[in-house]
Amino acid sequence: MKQDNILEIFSDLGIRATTPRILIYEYIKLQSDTFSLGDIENALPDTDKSTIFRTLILFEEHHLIHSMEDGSGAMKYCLCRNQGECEEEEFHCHFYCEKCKKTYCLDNQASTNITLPKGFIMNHINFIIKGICDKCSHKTDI
Amino acid sequence: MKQDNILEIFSDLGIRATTPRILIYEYIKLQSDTFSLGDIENALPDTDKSTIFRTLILFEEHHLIHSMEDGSGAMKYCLCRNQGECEEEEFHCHFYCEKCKKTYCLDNQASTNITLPKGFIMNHINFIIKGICDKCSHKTDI
DNA sequence: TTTCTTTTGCAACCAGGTTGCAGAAGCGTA
DNA sequence: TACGCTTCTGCAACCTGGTTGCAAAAGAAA
Repeated sequence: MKQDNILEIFSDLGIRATTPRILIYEYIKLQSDTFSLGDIENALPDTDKSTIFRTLILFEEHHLIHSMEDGSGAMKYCLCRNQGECEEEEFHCHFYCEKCKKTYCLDNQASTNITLPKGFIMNHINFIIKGICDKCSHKTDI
Repeated sequence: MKQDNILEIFSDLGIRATTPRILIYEYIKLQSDTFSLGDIENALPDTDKSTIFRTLILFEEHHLIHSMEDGSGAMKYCLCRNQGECEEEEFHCHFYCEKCKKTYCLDNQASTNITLPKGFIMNHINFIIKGICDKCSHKTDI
């Protein structure tokens, strides 16, 4: 897999290639960091919110994207690097900048050793570090 | 400090001891795990939502409680063990049970080694592990 | 082209959070 | 106890993000 052709990716996963889905996937592919439903709404004003909402659910079910909560109030998403082959949820660590409100993916930046109490079963991890990002910390104006 | 008397705690912090605040703090003190604004609303039907909201902000500003997002859609809170003396946000790890929707505080259960990229400044950590809690994992009915 | 299934867009709704404001409550002083 | 000022509360209204029902549109198969 790992192909760049949107139509191939969709057909491999058995997803119908409709206009909104293609537009949304094209948008997603351009994002280097995370994005929200609202971001897509702004980028694609002719596509309905509920369509975007259902498309994001579809993409996540097919492991094309991951979702996470960063505490901004809006669910954030990011492209899965393993296009549809990511069975196990990756250990995703994210950084939320409290100044520019951007959420970055930090892969392999945090090593964590978790010992859960007896009887607790781990399914997913939602790990958000909050602070100021490099771009914002370099600015002199507070 | 570390007193149990609500009036003393409030006066030490310079917080006016009003009826809603006392009721809310009494409720909070009884909780062994986390709670939401909605939980307090249900427990105190005669107290207005906005009053609870503003009281929670007040309590958090005075470090009586901590807040965290567990992805349930509602902000969760828990009592600070150091009653008003917790300047630095503790490293709080929480466990969200996807079955009973309860969020547990897991103190000292996870050791984390974080190496942030250059220029990134950490202020807070929001670390949620999702899965099934001990009570729910022991139940035979799925 | 016809028929059936899937998807979309609209509208409406919901929950949680948030705000403005008038009246109530608290508190110091007389 | 009454007065006057400040703070707090309750109500109502609003906002944002998420979610759903449903009729119309689009896609796929025959």
